[in-house]
Amino acid sequence: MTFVLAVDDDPAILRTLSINLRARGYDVETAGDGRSALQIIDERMPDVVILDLGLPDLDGVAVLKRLRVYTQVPVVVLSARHESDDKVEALDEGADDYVTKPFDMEELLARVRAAIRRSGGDDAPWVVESGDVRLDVRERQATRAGADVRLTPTEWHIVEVLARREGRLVRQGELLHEVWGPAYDRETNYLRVYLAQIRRKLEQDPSRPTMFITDPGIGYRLVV
Amino acid sequence: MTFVLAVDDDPAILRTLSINLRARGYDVETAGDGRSALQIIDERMPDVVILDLGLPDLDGVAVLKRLRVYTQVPVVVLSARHESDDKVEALDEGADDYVTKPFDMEELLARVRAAIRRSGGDDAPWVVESGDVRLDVRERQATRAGADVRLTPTEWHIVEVLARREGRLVRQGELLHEVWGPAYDRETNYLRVYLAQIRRKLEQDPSRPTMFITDPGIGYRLVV
DNA sequence: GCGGACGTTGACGCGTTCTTGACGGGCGGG
DNA sequence: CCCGCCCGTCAAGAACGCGTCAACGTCCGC
Repeated sequence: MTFVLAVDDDPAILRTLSINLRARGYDVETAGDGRSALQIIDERMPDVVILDLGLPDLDGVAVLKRLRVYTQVPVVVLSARHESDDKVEALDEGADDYVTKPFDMEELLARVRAAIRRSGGDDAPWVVESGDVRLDVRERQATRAGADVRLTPTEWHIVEVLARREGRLVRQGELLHEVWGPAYDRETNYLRVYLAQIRRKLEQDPSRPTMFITDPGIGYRLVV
Repeated sequence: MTFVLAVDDDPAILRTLSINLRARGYDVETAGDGRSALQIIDERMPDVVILDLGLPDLDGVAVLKRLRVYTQVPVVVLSARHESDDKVEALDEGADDYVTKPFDMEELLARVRAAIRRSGGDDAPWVVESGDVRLDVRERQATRAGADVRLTPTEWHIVEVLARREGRLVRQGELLHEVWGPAYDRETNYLRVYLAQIRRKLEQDPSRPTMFITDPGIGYRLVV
């Protein structure tokens, strides 16, 4: 499993990052300051680091400098500052990419995936194929009979969770929890609506699903 | 690293648990009440939860119920109460094991290890096999001669209870209590109907059951 | 501001599942 | 031999979950 370290001084942002990354199947650890970030890197090298530049102790750039001494781990820098100085400095010091706060989660995730891919790290392309349908979770690309299929962010999120556990049962509560958050544990309505949309886009015969299977009363599973 | 969440309202106990678990190489987080426990589970799914039943806000059983909506994480329940009510209720709600305070640390650790092992760390399917029939309780998948067999939620519930005590007798009252709740202790009708359905789906010769055996007047057992 | 894409909700029909009552047969005791 | 108990079987109505549709709100790009 790909291991991601997220570093930010704002616990709310760490929490958001954590939830979204975990929902995509990453193993996540967080750090609130530069010192603990370096310690974690020292103990257990991540596959990618998400690094905020504004930290209470060491400056983000300082952290970057120090870790670049001994590792090439890809680093995606995160910052509230709009001045290009930091950006330039960070990229000079070996950052791989740069996202400005407030950031779009999907964009950040895309850049994280890209950074991991470039590093050639955990490079097993994350693909599920069934019949003429191909789902590339990492690239967020779905094709059917060679043609691109457009999925909305929420649709992707569901497909991702199911694809990550391909063939295995995912309970309704789990899906809701991962995609919509803990407050939606019982809104099975959403699942019905979205599974229908996904099937309409991906299944041969949407009324007779062969990939996105319902386990009545329990949950769903993606069968290949 | 295995991540353990310990939930108790007594800081001294949390401290003891923390020290002992960390000494064994676990990654430990603690919570003093139900709300923060659920929040931690939400943010970072533990590999095992140690849960005290007496909490200041939510009852331990309430916490258990809520987290069972969306996750199968193993839970070892901890309680100062000696009444078996809580114990039964907690186990009914999906707790994996139970330790009574004051507890022996080695015993607790052994139970935690066992819970982790049973959960398979990642995926050891909880399966019962007999002849050409295979029951995977975790994944809720039943196959017979390789072909999928569809069981309804209630049917699964019964199969699950019997499978968990594979080979041993389960009294009618226990089955009714676990599947339909305490108010149905005498509705043995239900059992007859459902056992017949289960046998029809899983037994070679439903009128001559070899797996789902009746002990007349007492209960049922699952024989492999 | 206008239109489209997307997410959220509520309603409805349909098939499945659950519940409930009734019936018959095997077995043991009176 | 008859009776009662308990189990397996069946059937029918009720309740429930799911798929589907349509309407609405919001956000964003044009």
